[in-house]
Amino acid sequence: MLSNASKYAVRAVLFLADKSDASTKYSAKAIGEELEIPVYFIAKLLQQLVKAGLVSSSKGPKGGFYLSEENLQNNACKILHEIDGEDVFSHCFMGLPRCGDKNPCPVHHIVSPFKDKLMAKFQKQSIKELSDEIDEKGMYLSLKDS
Amino acid sequence: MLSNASKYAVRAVLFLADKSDASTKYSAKAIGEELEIPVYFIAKLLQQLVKAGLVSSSKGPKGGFYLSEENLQNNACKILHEIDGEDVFSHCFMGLPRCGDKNPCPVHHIVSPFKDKLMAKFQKQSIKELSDEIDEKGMYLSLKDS
DNA sequence: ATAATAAAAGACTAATTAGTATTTTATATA
DNA sequence: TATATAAAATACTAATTAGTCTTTTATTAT
Ligand code: SF4
Ligand code: SF4
Repeated sequence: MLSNASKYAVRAVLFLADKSDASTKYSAKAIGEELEIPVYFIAKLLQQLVKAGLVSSSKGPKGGFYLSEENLQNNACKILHEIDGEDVFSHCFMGLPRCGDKNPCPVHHIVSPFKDKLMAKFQKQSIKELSDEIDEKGMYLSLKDS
Repeated sequence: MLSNASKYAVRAVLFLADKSDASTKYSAKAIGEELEIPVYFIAKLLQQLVKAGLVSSSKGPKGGFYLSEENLQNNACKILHEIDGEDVFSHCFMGLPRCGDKNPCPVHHIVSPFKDKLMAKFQKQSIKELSDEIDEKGMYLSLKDS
C-alpha cells in the first residue's frame, strides 16, 4: 500500500518533529543511520519534501534538515501524497475494475473502515500532534537503544 | 500490500468458485475477459495455482480451469501465500526495522486489528464459504453487466 | 580567502513486479 | 487418426520501485 519511500519519509519527518528545531538540525547521514534507512535514499526524499515545503533545511557546516514551527502544523498525509502521489489511499485492496460502495468486493466492509480510520489519523492530526502522541505513548520510530 | 498478481488470482478463484465445477470449465481467455484481467497473465497465475493444488484444470477442447469440491475447501489465504509468498501480512505498514507489539509504530493500533480481521476473513473462511457470502450479499467480482 | 561541511541536483544501476509472446503437450471430437 | 482446442512450460520485454554515486552550490568557521 505505502511504498518504502513514503514509509521512510514519514519516519524521518516524525523523527525530526521530535528531535529537531531551527537550531538543532540533522544531516541526511545522521537520520539515515539513526533510523536505519539507506542514507542516499533518505537524502533524496528529504530534499523532495523541502521542495514541497514540508521540511526545512540549510546547507553547509552545521546545516541539515529540521522542522520549523510552520512545518509542524502540516498533516502527515501531505508527506504520503508528496512521495506516493495523490491517490495513495484511493486505489485499494482487491482492485476491482470499477469498484465502490455500490459494488463492494469481498473485503470492502473490512477495508473501508480501516482506510477511513487511517485517513483520519493522517489527515486530521498535525505532525506536531502525531509526534506528541508518539512521545506520550512511548512509541518508537527507531529501535536503536533509546 | 497485495500484488496485482494475487488480487487477480483471488478474483479468478472466487469467480470459478461461483461459476465452475468439474463439468463446467473456463478457459484463461474467458476468465481474463470476464474479469478484465490480462489473459496471458491470469493464465500463468492459474497454472501456478493448479500446480499448488488450489485449482483444477484439464487440457484440450472443453478443457479449462475449475474448482473441485476439494479445492473449494481451501481457505483464500492459501492463494495469497502461493502467489505473494508466506509473509504477505507479516511485513507491514510503517516497516520499522524490528517492530512488533512491544515497539508499536504510530499506526499500530489501527493497522493491527485490521490485519487480524483480514486474516480471520481469509484464513477461517473456506473459498466455498466466501463465495457463498458473496452470492448472498450481492457482491460483485466483475462489473460486466452481472 | 580557504577549507570543510552538508544540501541540491541529476545521472546512474539494480531489483522487483507486471505483462506478453512462443512453443510444447495433452485431449476431446469429428 | 487428423484436427482443433486449451493448458503447461518457458522465454521474453516493459514498467516501476529501490537504491547508489557523482558533481555542483551554498554556508560556516578557521
Ligand atoms: S470494493 Fe471496497 S475494499 Fe474492495 S477494492 Fe473497492 S474500495 Fe477496495
Ligand atoms: S508497529 Fe504494528 S503497525 Fe507498525 S509496522 Fe509494526 S506491526 Fe505494522
